[in-house]
Amino acid sequence: MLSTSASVKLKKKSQNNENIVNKHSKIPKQKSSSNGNTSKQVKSTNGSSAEKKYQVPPEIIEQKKMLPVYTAREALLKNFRENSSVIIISETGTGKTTQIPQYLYEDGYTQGGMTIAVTQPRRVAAVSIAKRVSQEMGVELGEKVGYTVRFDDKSSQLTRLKYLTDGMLVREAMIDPMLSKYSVIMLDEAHERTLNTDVLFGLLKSVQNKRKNLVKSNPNGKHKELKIIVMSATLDAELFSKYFNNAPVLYIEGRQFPVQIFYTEEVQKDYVDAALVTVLQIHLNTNKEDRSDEEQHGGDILVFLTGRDEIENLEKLLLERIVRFPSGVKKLLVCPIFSALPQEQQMKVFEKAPAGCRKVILATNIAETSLTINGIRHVVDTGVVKSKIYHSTIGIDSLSVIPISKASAKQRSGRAGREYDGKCYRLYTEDIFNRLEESSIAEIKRSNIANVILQLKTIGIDDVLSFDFLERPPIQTVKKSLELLYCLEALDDKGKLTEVGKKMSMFPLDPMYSKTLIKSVEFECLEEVLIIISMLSVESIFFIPKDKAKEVENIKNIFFSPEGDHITLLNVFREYQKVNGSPQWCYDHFINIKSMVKILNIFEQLVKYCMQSKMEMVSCQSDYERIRKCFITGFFLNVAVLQPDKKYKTMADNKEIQIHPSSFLFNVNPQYILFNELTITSKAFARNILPIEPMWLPEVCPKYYGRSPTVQDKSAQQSIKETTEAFKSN
DNA sequence: GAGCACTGC
Repeated sequence: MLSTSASVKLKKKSQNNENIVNKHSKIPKQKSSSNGNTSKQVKSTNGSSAEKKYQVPPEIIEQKKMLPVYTAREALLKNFRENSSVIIISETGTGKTTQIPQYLYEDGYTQGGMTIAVTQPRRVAAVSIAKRVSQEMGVELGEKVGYTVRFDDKSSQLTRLKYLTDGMLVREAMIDPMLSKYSVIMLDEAHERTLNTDVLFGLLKSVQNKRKNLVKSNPNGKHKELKIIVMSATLDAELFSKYFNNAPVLYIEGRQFPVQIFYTEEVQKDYVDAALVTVLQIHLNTNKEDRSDEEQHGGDILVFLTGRDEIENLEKLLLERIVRFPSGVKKLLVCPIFSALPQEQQMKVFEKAPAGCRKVILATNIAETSLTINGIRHVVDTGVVKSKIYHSTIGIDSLSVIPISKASAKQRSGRAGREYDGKCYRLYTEDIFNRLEESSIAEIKRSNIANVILQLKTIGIDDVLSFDFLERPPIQTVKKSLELLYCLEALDDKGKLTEVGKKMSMFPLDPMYSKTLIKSVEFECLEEVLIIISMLSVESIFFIPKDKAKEVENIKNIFFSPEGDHITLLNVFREYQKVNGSPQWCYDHFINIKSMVKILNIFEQLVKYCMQSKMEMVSCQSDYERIRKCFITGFFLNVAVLQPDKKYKTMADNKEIQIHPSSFLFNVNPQYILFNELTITSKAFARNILPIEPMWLPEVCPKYYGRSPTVQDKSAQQSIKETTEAFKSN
């Protein structure tokens, strides 16, 4: 099936490889392995005899030497020896993530039982890289090489190279603030600037300092110095280097195929329509040739859009055109992909298109970093993304379509050049590109950070306002989070962590949820609250195809409870348990199996933490009033009152909001509601609605709600305002 | 009558 020109290219590459192989195969075998591979490593360990070792296949040893990072090995190690922090800039395909930890291991950084940690923003990456490295080192996964991600821990006392998600390392810091078992910590994909990576920047810098001082005052003590390695794909080297006391910056060249970039000549008003035209142009233009040329025909098309709606619209438009293709023109197979799409439908994008057919993949940002699809040679980039932004002044998230950054545009185009050279069609002008921001706004600057602050306080960082962030979150956001934590009694009036706060921080939940959970013991409904919170931790439990809206109404009625979305979700979980998680039952009820599995995992984990906190597992049976009251303990600031125009006003600050159409209570309009989250899209929408009785407020929350909170009575607002003002001035 | 991008603990 391979065409001539493609095979030439392939051949070129393999010739290249052969050269390198030849060069190295001249080195006598023993010398090659004493160069730091396999046999030496196995001998040099003083691990237990139970440790399993395998012969590393020679092709793996050869592959390792062909990676671009291999030529930089000595230079890297020299820099690591001479500096306590090093920044590495490298594109994809250098092998840095798999190789550098091994080099460090070979250079003795794990002596004395120390461990090297490598963080990843995503679970799958941590797991798959650890698997690969264990193969390369010929060891059993979970022994010398391991990984730790939520719900899955393959590491042990023996583990010397540990791959973990950035969030997991933050958790470890909550238990051991000095991270004393690690000699080296590598932050991979640092350019992505996830919330947790940013927290780690600050934490590690402070830990490095503290450990340095400890070593100085007691060179033979138990503490050793900490080495920090930051790995990034883009050129924000300056920012990182400066932050880590002018750490040296090393560049490793990657192996990407060239991608030709095209811009539109004019600004596109309707980018979905522009995408439609571009896809058809790509397809028809590369379809005219008679020869079955991989270069001409082959290569699937990847289109970046902002959400499900756009994807389904474009899918429809394409399908209309495809049926009208003249005979002789290849068919197009349209594959939508976005996170909420059920797993089995997602898998379609990974299948090879049938003969005489080309795939066009319509994706959200999920295809930018989270998953890699083979066979892409054409990328269509609309230049926009849907992004969540926290507005600290009003304390609400908004979800809106915004222009991408240059870094993001580069990442998208790179998706066309993974296996061959490719083409990227940017549906905006070059001038617009030039005016894009260099990189996207870091998550820490556009998120609610109440949870981060709770974590920092637990680690022992009390003065959050002067914490050395790589980039500071807005001061308003910090203040708002401190206020919230104070309202939830996680902090006392001096800003110190309370006992409740300590307990809250142990749960992998936002503070309002962890407070509710802790309080549920008093309300004798821990079991139900655990289930509900697990359900609320997962999005898109239902996946409803557009044409099934009518059927869905009937299905929803099966679970519906007038006592609120929370109780309805509890009913779903109970029914799911009754049928033993039957996939057919899920399918018949439009329930996403993957979501339910995740909910079960979360539920089990929360139960485990509750046991550790010695919380009594109590159930309220069908006395749901207890649950509704209990949620007030965490969400008393999220209460709203019905207005004559069917809209709602929040009691805390008189914001006008509406019930989101996804709520089971949409159109029911109870007088008083409690909601879990508020997001502005076209309007301010409240999601997950629980009807409550007004007299419960002073009963459950006397501190904030006076004796009779009515719409006219401003006392609740007043008291919330006064208390937070008093806290602010402290 | 209107809509949830993505990830992590």
